[in-house]
Amino acid sequence: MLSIGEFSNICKVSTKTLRYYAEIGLILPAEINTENGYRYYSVEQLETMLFINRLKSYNFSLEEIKTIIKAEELLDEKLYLALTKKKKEIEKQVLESKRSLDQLNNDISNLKQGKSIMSYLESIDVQLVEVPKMYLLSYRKMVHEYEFAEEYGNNFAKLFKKIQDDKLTILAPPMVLFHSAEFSPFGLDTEFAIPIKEYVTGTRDFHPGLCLKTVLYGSYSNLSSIYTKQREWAEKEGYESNNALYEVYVTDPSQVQKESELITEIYYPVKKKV
Amino acid sequence: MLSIGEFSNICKVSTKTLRYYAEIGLILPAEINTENGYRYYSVEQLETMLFINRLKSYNFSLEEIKTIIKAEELLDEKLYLALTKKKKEIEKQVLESKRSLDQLNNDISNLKQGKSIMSYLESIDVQLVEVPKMYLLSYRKMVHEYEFAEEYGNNFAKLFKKIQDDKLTILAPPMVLFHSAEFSPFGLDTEFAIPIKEYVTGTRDFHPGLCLKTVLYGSYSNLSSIYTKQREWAEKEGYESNNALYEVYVTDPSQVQKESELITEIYYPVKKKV
DNA sequence: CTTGACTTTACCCTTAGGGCAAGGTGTAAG
DNA sequence: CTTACACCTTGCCCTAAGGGTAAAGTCAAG
Repeated sequence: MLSIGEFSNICKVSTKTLRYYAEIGLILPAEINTENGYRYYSVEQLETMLFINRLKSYNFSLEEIKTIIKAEELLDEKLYLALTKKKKEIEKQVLESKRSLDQLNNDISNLKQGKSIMSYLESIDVQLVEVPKMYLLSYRKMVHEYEFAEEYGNNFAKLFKKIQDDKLTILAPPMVLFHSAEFSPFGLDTEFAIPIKEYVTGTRDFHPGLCLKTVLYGSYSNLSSIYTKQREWAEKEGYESNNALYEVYVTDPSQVQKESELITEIYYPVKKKV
Repeated sequence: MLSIGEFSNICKVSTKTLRYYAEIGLILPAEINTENGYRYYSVEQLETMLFINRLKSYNFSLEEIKTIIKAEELLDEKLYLALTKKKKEIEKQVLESKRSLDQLNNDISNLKQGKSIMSYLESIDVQLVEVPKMYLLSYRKMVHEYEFAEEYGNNFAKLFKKIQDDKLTILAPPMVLFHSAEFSPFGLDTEFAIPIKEYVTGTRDFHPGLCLKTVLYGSYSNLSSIYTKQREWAEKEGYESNNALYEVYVTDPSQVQKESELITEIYYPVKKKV
């Protein structure tokens, strides 16, 4: 039997951690002296501890490790699945880190040249345009962010089918209108729409009028920069929000391989302040 | 002026987060209505928020971001230093992740072949050897883990110099004895020693006698596996600890390029249980 | 028997917010 | 003008994986 200190030294795990693991039931001392409460671990538990440490190095949470260890049947199959899942997670995280590193290098070289880190904002172009009236064929519903891609696919598939069935004429790329700016438990009030030529049942008038327009090339993670620039523009020129924001998908997000090839137009309907 | 909700939607930062940031003084609303406590942010603050988000994506803590933002002089220089530091951190972390991925792949392929994840333990060889008496020239002191590499270099440099000055004869590679198994606030009671032929002033007898010996190829991160195997062996064969653990550095850690080329012998003095 | 190293429980602290509740406001529609 | 409802406020508790410290009990060696 090993005291907690010996066990700790052999596995390189602090006594504090060992007590914590006992507390959450991850690894209980093989024996606890009933008189003084001293914990004693068996030599076999050393291997368990090594196993725990290995899983921890794969970013398993203690809760996950516990369910793996306590599993009584199909241990290897479950472990295999868990490992491949973690593998994907780590790979994804490495990609993320690499993207951060790219941007970081970019920022560093900008800084070296005396440019500000936020100088990229200056290259975001905001135009004031008058958007002509059009007819939209659309579906409107509450959509959560996590299901957006799916809903995007489904709704435009339905819209395209209807257009084909009814022999309608598409006038412009698909667009999405966000009627509620707010997050709600039901998601965002989202309208998937396609401008068409004919005015038939199921279509509606759409006349945003004056809009700030910005073209976004690449990932949507830069959206907030665009919103910021449009707001700054509006503030400086004395305009204010007039209607729901909408986006036009010039490229089909589901067909584009690389994020960098995405092209999206962001429209922010405005009016002159009185 | 933007309400907290508008500000939140534009920057994609939750209102909860904004209140928290105000609480810790990271970004205070430009204006707070004194009657109802409503927070209002200025359009300029949008850029500050974008900047904060960018720094967050580089794994800066909020505390770090705060000091960067509040810095009044040499902002760019400080930012430059901070960014290059973070860059190194992220690069290191990517390397770590890649090492984990290698091991993960190894484990997965083992599992596919029906082998246990811990099967690598079986390849760790434990031998019972009788270590002959020797004379050690050594320095003994308390050493913290983080200063081990430095102390290793310094102490062996001093020892080698003494050996050269006194024209002594080295009999075996340098070794390190760990007299206290415990971590203490003063570090580990560590003895840096070199076996020499002559028995002169400053040397001492060293006779560990019966030892479990295991050779470690590669990184020290696998030490706990070796300790585990030795303990298992001792338990199974009825031996118990007899003296302080020591290690022999067959290769010089400071001269070896790749961790994988390290060779270290781990000795665990034992005696037969009565 | 004493000393010092070891162990116990108990309590508070960490990061970066999330969740929820109770209650106060703003505003647009009827 | 009222009402509904979306919005805002503060306050409190919760997270994961332990670290730090204190007060008190215990063990083993000298």
